[in-house]
Amino acid sequence: MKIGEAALTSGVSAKMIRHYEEIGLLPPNLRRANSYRDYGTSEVHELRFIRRARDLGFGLADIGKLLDLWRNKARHSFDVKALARAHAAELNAKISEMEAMRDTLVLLANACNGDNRPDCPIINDLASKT
Amino acid sequence: MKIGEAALTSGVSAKMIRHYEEIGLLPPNLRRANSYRDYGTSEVHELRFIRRARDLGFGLADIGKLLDLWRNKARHSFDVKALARAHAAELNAKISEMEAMRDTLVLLANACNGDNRPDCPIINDLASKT
DNA sequence: TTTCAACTTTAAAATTATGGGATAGTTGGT
DNA sequence: ACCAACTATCCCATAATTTTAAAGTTGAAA
Repeated sequence: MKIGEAALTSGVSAKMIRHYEEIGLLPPNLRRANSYRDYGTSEVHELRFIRRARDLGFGLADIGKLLDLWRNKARHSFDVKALARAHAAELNAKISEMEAMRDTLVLLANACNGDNRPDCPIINDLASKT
Repeated sequence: MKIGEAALTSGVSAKMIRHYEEIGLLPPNLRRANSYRDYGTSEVHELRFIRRARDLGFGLADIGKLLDLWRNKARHSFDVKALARAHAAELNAKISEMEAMRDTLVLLANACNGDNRPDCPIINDLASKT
């Protein structure tokens, strides 16, 4: 199938498929005589793998490692688990950071009248912090 | 004072000060005869304002609006509050998304033996989702 | 058969916010 | 006068994706 159909059935846009190939995440695709890329079920399967990993927030570097582990029948599940745990830890760190931001914002917003007068604790906070 | 001192006392790097000026977040700075930028206490105050807003996760577009509101003595606190609430809502959306990712990852990782055998629920999940 | 819409190709650039480097000019103290 | 430390501008890099543009290909209708 051509790239458009592979994109539709895998959920990875044609742009991204070409991009992943360009950066080496996917092996260079064999071309038909007309220079169009040609995809089969196994390539679509790989694309789905990538999309799922992306949906879980993995960066492309990690996705490359996961693809290698997937292809490697002699892999150790230890290595996969380590990647997943490390990524979960990263997510937790970012979540904590954003929660702190949100909590501060909610506090400030709750203290703000939200009327047509200029006085505002939010602006005061932004203006006063050293 | 010169840009280096303004950077130190405001917590915004010299690179970023120049960048903010270039993209119009800050008004073009008057230059001394030697073409060096010159900053006073009010500029440093503005830089601190920007840094605090950045620490709260506001994007530069929002920071521009907040700066306008700060400068505008006839502002309505309603407008400030709306920006803060909108940003808090964005944070909440991202937090929820990342929590869902993390929870899935933790579930999968807990189900994984993490030994030297290849069998792995994490890989299976990535490979099987449509 | 011509033609036209819908595809594909490559390449380049925008996005967001920041950091890094190169090169050149300026300052200030010794 | 000299030299380290500063400043100036300009370009590049990051991460992942979208956008744009220009050019070639296909398939089917008119």
